[in-house]
Amino acid sequence: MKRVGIRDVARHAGVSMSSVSNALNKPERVSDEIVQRVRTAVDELGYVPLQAAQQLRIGRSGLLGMTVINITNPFFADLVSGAEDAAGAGVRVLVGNSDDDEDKEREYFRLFERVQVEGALVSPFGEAGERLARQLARSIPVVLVDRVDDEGVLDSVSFDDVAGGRMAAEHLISLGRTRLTFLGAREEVRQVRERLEGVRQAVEAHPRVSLDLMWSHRTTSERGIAMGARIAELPEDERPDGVVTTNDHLACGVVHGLLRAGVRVPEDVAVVGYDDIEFAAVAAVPLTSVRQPARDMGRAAGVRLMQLISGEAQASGHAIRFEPELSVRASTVGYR
Amino acid sequence: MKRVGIRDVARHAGVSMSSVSNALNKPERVSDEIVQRVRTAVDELGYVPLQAAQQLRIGRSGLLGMTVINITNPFFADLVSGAEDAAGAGVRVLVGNSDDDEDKEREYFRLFERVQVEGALVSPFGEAGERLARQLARSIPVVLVDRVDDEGVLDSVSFDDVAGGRMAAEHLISLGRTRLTFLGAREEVRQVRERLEGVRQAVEAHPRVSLDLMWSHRTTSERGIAMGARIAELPEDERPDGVVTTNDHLACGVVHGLLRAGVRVPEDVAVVGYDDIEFAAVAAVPLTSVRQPARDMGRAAGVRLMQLISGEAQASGHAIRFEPELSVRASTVGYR
DNA sequence: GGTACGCTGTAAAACGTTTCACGACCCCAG
DNA sequence: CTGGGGTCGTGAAACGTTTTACAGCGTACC
Repeated sequence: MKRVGIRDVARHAGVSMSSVSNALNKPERVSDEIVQRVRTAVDELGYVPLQAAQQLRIGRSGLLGMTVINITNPFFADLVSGAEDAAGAGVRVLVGNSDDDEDKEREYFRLFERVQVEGALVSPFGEAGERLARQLARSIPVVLVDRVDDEGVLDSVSFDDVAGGRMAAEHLISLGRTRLTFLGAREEVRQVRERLEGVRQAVEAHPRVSLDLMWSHRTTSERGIAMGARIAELPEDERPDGVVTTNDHLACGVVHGLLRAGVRVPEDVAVVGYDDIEFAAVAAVPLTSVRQPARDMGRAAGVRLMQLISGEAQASGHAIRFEPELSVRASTVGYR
Repeated sequence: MKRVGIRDVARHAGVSMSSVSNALNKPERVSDEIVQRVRTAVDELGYVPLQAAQQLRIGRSGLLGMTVINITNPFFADLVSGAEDAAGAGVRVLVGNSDDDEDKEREYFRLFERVQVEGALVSPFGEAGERLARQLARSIPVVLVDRVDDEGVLDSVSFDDVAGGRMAAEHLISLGRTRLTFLGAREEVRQVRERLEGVRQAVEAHPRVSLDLMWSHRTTSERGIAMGARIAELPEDERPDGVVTTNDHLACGVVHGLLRAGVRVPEDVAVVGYDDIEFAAVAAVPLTSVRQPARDMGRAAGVRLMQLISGEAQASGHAIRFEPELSVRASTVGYR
């Protein structure tokens, strides 16, 4: 039972290999009759052209590479989905899950070269990732996603994370909260640092408001529960009355941990999440969260990349920034 | 700026193309000196072999195909992660998100043939998907995931969904609930039908217990909220006192919808979810849910597939079944 | 001293497809 | 009747790699 190739189709349809190829790829090049004969032969034999051979000959793969930090996070899932939209028909997106791991990221970049992706959307992890991306950009077009290139050479599409952090903190301050805690994950991630920067800006603009920091290495709701419990344990005069987190998973856990310990949300402690995932709305207390239209961003990045590939645009450090929005829910303003 | 090929490496190292290939792939076949010369040449030129050409020549791709119904669902994400474990180094998993869409599924199967994946893990959608999978299996090894092959020809790894449904219903019945509602998504999905079958079995074993059905096409928490609201609107004597859902997203929404309408969970209505996702523990009311060790299952499927590929085993309709477990939480037993 | 053999390097074929260049055929105008 | 131009089909080259088969050379053994 051998693979059926273009040669078999040709024989079966009684035409040459070239005609089969033409009938399939440039039907206007051959007569209608041949197109018909070839089509039926293809159906009868179940012929599927071999990608490897096409690619070798054509030199293009019809593939876009994309790395994300954690595909399980709906934010990144939406990013991918937006990129797929932009890619359109005939172009497929090869997604690599770097999983917070620099080595995995590097390995995916190598894969991208091997399979000759025509361009890459990279959401780099840490500083090293950014360097790697710059290196990759020497051989193929690259657009940074959810990250700006400091050196101004790579194009990028990202959110204004400083604005997001500021937005969250100002919301709490406007509600009269004066003792904020920033609960961050992984300081080495730029997005986290920028959000913190935004929170700092808001706090510094209000002399009577103070800011504490807490760090959690992992960003699961389970860790959140533990952090919530830890906050609840603080003596009441050291306890924050507002918490800004960098992740809804964490925030959901925090709310839960607080409630379980008898601390009321939002009366005693108001909590703001980040990402506005589907579950934010059905959490223990529906979660106020900073929303980032991830899908739109993924699409914008994809569009820009396609422009680079087609030569319609040149990489120029061009940075597109999206503004986040705040979805206000009960975890800060209560039910009203 | 042209691509650097094996020919360039050969010239640069002063040897023949064959020697370069051998030095890289079978170092024992050539002298150490040549291996060294080639290695440095490769580094200096930054040579990366072209996958398409290798694959065309070798006939193997080092790729496993996998389709899942919805990658955003953590259950499937874990499945993939388990499969990646099993694949090990040198084998990559190409994931296709069929997104509840038969056409997309078909398209991914075509892609699998085009890129010559060496085997496929398929979590088919509906009856048609199963037929497609059987067809795919004529050309490459296939293992069904989360689904058993009725015709007993394809190997499979799955959960006992009947047991899961029964487990959920019996839990409610043992708590004294007598008016159950099964809230299902998409009757055409076998897993859903099997869970319903399990619920039926439990109900029929208890003469005083009744069962109603409700259907929701989509499985988002948003839809769940609407369904919860609808349940809450029922006159009290028609309202169920126990709800079994087929999906935690839906269940979280239902709980939320009920609470918002003033119906107490679990006092008035107890709710059981399915999948035991991360958020089940931090939902409005922590959710009792049927847990399926998805990652283990993904791994088992991957292992079986690798056996089929290596010829170590023969496809024989061999079905591995995993038993689900019940994670009991407040949505059925309250806080205690 | 000749044969056989092992070791190492290489030329060339092969993988399955697309495309280029050419040729056959037909039609119409001169 | 001939020539020019258009249409449509085809053989063969090309893509970049691996692998086969063979050649050259030195060594060991009879």
